[in-house]
Amino acid sequence: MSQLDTKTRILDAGEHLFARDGFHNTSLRTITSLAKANLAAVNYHFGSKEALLRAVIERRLLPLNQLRKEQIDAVLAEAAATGTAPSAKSLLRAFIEPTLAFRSAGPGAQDFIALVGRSMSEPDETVRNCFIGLVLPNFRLFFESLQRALPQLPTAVLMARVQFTLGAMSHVMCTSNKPPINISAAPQPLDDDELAEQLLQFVSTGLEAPQ
Amino acid sequence: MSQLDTKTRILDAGEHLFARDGFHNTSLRTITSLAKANLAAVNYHFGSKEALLRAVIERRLLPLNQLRKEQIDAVLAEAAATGTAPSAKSLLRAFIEPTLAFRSAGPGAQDFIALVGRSMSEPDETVRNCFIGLVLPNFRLFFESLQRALPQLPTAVLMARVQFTLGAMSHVMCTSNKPPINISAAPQPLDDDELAEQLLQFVSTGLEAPQ
DNA sequence: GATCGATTAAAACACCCGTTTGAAACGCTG
DNA sequence: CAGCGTTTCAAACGGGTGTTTTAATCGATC
Repeated sequence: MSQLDTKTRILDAGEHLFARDGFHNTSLRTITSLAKANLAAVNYHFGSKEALLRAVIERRLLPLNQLRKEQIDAVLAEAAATGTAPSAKSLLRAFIEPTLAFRSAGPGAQDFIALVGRSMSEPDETVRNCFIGLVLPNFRLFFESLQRALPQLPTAVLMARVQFTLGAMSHVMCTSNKPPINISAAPQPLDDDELAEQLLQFVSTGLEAPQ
Repeated sequence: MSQLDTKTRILDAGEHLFARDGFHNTSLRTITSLAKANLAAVNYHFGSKEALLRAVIERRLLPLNQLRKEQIDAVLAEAAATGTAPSAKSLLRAFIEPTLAFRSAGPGAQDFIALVGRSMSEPDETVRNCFIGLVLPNFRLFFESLQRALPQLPTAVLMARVQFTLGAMSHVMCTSNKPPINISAAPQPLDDDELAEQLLQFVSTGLEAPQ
């Protein structure tokens, strides 16, 4: 890690600590000491603690958003080509899979996913506004595509079901790097891919449920 | 509020502020000033800030847990009486409905529900451990009942699906008192009862999805 | 009405926070 | 090698934190 430049080391440390302890629970002193940098380096390179958070989120979220957009566009294009409505499940896959697959994109990516997962219900506006602002255009595209896939659902109902979907998804995202609640002597928990497939099955069935 | 004793006023203020701003974002000075009490009163009556949090959670969660247990037991008893397996949907209703209905149990209850909803993915162990410790026995009963309702599902799969259910549920709980993300010009969002019914429909369909 | 435990009150404690400052060290270009 | 913009560094700033202390006030009991 020490051959990377200071800015990157701080981003990595911030990503890890923000994800593990939350934004307000993480001090600049903890970040800079993990990054082996001077305390003032954060304000020098980023301007403030909040700007560092924005940089941490943007670094990963912009590429992730683009990937999601490409996948959704591909689903829409194929539907248009065959003259049919896109299926809800394929849209969900386009939205969910890049996110969960992202976790194996390298060290720190899993931390980042946990950070994003929690951002959705963050009480603090610092984190939530930053996150929502970045993800909203992407999300709007997702929602409007879903409306075309499920035209029989009233908008308000679809919105509620999408909210449930996001809840299930974010919960998986932010608990995937934590020890699970030991509710039962499960022989063996599912691995990441199986979990993603189960999530997809769960939410697509729920989304298409009869009213 | 001012005719209540100091201890109760502090509990109410803590509940409101912990729910709105999070545990670490809320200072004892803010709590005591809202409660019209002296700063030292928290440490006098509760011992510490963390002990206050525990008291806030316990005050509502213990009765809620008992209510949930009664409802689940009733479902199990009726199933036993008719010699059939309990249905997943009725178990879900027994678990979910008391929680959401709790929001109309009085002022502050809605704040509390948001606090609980966020506790499940709380990065800080202070809040999470306190919450998990209290809810775990109740949750175990719920899970084992579900296993009897859906014996064909492997334990690991059921666990994953229950995790999704909790995610959807907690997301509803902690966003129900926030302005919704404006994804679309929805004519009119669902009211609380409709939302609860939609949630129940969504998760019970997902839980019973084919593998 | 005096006494004594329970409660409230104001003040101080020691510590951690994000940010700023000003000087030192570095790395490049001329 | 001199000069200069960039980066690092130690130190301090002002302010907020949870907690503790000490004294004052209250209320019931004798």
